[in-house]
Amino acid sequence: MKNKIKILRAEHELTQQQLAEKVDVSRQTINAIEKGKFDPSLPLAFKISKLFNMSIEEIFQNE
Amino acid sequence: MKNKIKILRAEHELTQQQLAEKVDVSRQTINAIEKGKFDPSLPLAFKISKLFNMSIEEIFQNE
DNA sequence: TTTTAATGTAAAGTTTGTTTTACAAATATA
DNA sequence: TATATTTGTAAAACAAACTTTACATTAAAA
Repeated sequence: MKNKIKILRAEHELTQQQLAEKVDVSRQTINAIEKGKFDPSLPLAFKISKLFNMSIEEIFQNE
Repeated sequence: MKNKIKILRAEHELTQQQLAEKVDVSRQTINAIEKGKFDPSLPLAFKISKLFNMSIEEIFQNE
């Protein structure tokens, strides 16, 4: 699953650490998701999409 | 996290077993998600939302 | 160029999602 | 009512998400 977190993070001028804190996970989790090592849980996907004011589908693309 | 799977399943006249097969998980997984025992993974949430032609946000409500 | 901040990565451990097997309870059908 | 189908649930095992610690690399700033 692909995602636009890195781009959104850049647009909002957030470091991985800052984003991690805002959605309450570790920096490594953000890094791993950005690098496609695994997909976020649904609750985390919701937190991220709310933070950026976007739908989950706009941020995460299945396949 | 709440969801409308049971309702959607009824509308589409699908058993838990049939839905499980369509989204490629076990019946127990569907049952557990319906009963709120745990949240689906993001990939599974995508499969379910595509099956019902709805957005993830329409089916799953965070908190 | 030196120092600091940010990112990439890895291993070990915990938690959560999922499967399999199995059985009991509820609902529909004969 | 008897039988079959559907749903609820539970335990053991495994997989995926996530944490913590730790260090190396890259990029930015002094």
